Amino acid sequence: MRRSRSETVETKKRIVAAASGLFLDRGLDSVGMRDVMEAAELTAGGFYRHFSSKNQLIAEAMLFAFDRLFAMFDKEIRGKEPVKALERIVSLYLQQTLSGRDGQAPYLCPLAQLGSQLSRCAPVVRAVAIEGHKRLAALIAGCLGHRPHEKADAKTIVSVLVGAETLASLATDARSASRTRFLAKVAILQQFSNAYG
Amino acid sequence: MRRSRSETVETKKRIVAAASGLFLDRGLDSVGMRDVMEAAELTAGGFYRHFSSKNQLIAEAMLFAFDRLFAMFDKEIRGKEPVKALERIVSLYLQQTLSGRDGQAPYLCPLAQLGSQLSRCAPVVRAVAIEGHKRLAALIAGCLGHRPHEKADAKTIVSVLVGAETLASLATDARSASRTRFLAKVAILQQFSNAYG
DNA sequence: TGTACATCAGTGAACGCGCGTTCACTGATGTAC
DNA sequence: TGTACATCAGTGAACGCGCGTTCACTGATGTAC
Repeated sequence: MRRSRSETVETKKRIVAAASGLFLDRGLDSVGMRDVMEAAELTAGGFYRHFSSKNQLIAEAMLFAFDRLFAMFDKEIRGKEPVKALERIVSLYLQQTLSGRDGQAPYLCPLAQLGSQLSRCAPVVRAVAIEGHKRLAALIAGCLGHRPHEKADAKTIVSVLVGAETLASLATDARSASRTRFLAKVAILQQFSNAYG
Repeated sequence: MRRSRSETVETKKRIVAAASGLFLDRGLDSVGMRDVMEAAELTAGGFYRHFSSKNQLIAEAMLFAFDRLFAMFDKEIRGKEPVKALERIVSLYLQQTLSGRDGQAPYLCPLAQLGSQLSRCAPVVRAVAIEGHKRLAALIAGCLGHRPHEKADAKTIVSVLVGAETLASLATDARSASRTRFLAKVAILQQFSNAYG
């Protein structure tokens, strides 16, 4: 039966949020529309009232994930001086599997969780991923203040973060995973902050 | 009709090589058994004379890809002094899409091309990926010579390489992709060799 | 404000399709004597 | 070395399954007067 306009908006948000969590957790191909709709407490058929295709859902789910991640980062670094902000972001980024506190979903980054899969997605999805990459680089460049090559340095830091998190989630051994994360963190902070070295 | 023992061995190698190329190029899920067998100039049904499942093929194809990649690295750095060897490996790794010369298939690294997908694979596949990660770290540690934290430094370099290559292949703009690669290369060599800085 | 009708969010079954895998079959290879 | 038979690599059709998507239908919401 027909729903009110506000209910409809809420339903769509619920689908996107559910899809975001499932896709980041299990990958894009092994999550079906029925899984997503069930997680949003709906049945399969209603999906196409809100989205034109699975690809469009993926794009919106990735955007949702980035927005949620950056909102969390913004909140966490608000009022902090640049060096401390960088430290905080690096720590949080390299804690993705643990970062869901108080019953919230973990703050997973599409670039690390889906990385190479995103390169093979439809243009609409890829565009969101590229934008997310730019936003992450800009956020980190902001923490480096005004130094000679702050944008270049920020891009390198993003590569380390994404690479380390990807490789950490590959490890089956928890110790090896946290060592990969720890080494990345130390390498970044040693070079770009004055809190180490 | 039955084939000779040597033909059978050659056939299996052909399947693995074909699968390796297809998987690295298009991802694990969008390449079907029929695609692989067709690329190996066979029909679908014969597959299970050589492999117990698609997962087993993926594992062998990934191992093939790593072996081929490291054989190429070994050949390229043979006789070179450590610093030059590091430079060469970094350059070659960050050139994956271009590195197929003389009509050969490009030398793609599973960690960069499939990254996060490998974490969600069957244990047999994941184990091969983890082993590949270790081999890459060991190869690079060897180029760093005997310095205080050569193994830790090597692991950081691997994270940069994998992250940068993943993000570079995400870019739709060729200039942005090569900038990502270039920055990673400079960052690594500036810090770990005396050829820059 | 009340009534009549059009709209459309959501249901649940169904569609065609391609997937991984199986199977009966063919005929050359390998083995036993 | 030659013959008879068992083996098995490869074929190509078929299997069941789950996928993304479509559709007729329901009934509450929104709109027009």
